[in-house]
Amino acid sequence: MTTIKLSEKNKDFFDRVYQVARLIPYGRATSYGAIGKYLGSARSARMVGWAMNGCTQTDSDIPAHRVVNRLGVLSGKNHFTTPTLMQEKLEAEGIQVKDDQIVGFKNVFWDPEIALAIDNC
DNA sequence: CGATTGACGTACG
DNA sequence: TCGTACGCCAATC
Repeated sequence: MTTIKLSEKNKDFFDRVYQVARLIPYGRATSYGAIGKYLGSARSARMVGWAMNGCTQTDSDIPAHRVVNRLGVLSGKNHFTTPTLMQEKLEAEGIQVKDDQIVGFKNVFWDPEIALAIDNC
């Protein structure tokens, strides 16, 4: 029974996470909840982070270092190649990081809904 | 196969 | 206003 691929269907959710994360502009950052909320599941922020897990290890075009929690804290820095790699990358883009936390996070916050301009009305 | 954890966030008391 | 509980769903033990 384990032959059933549970990821077959929900892969759609993961795929969207990658798509959105890949759209994060330079020098900007977003949160897991923002992405999950944009996908329609504000409470699945955990899945967003879990999805990102495949980004760092595969070194995809997805800037996982630009994705932080709602507080702007580098929650997943510990999962990068090096715990400091995330902070280093953010600082390299002009984002100030203090105590594993983005300085003026709201200033660099990138909302997928706004960026994608979902405003057909 | 069952129980627990986990890169979070919201809801409720 | 602050603290605790729950939900999300998949991966791991």
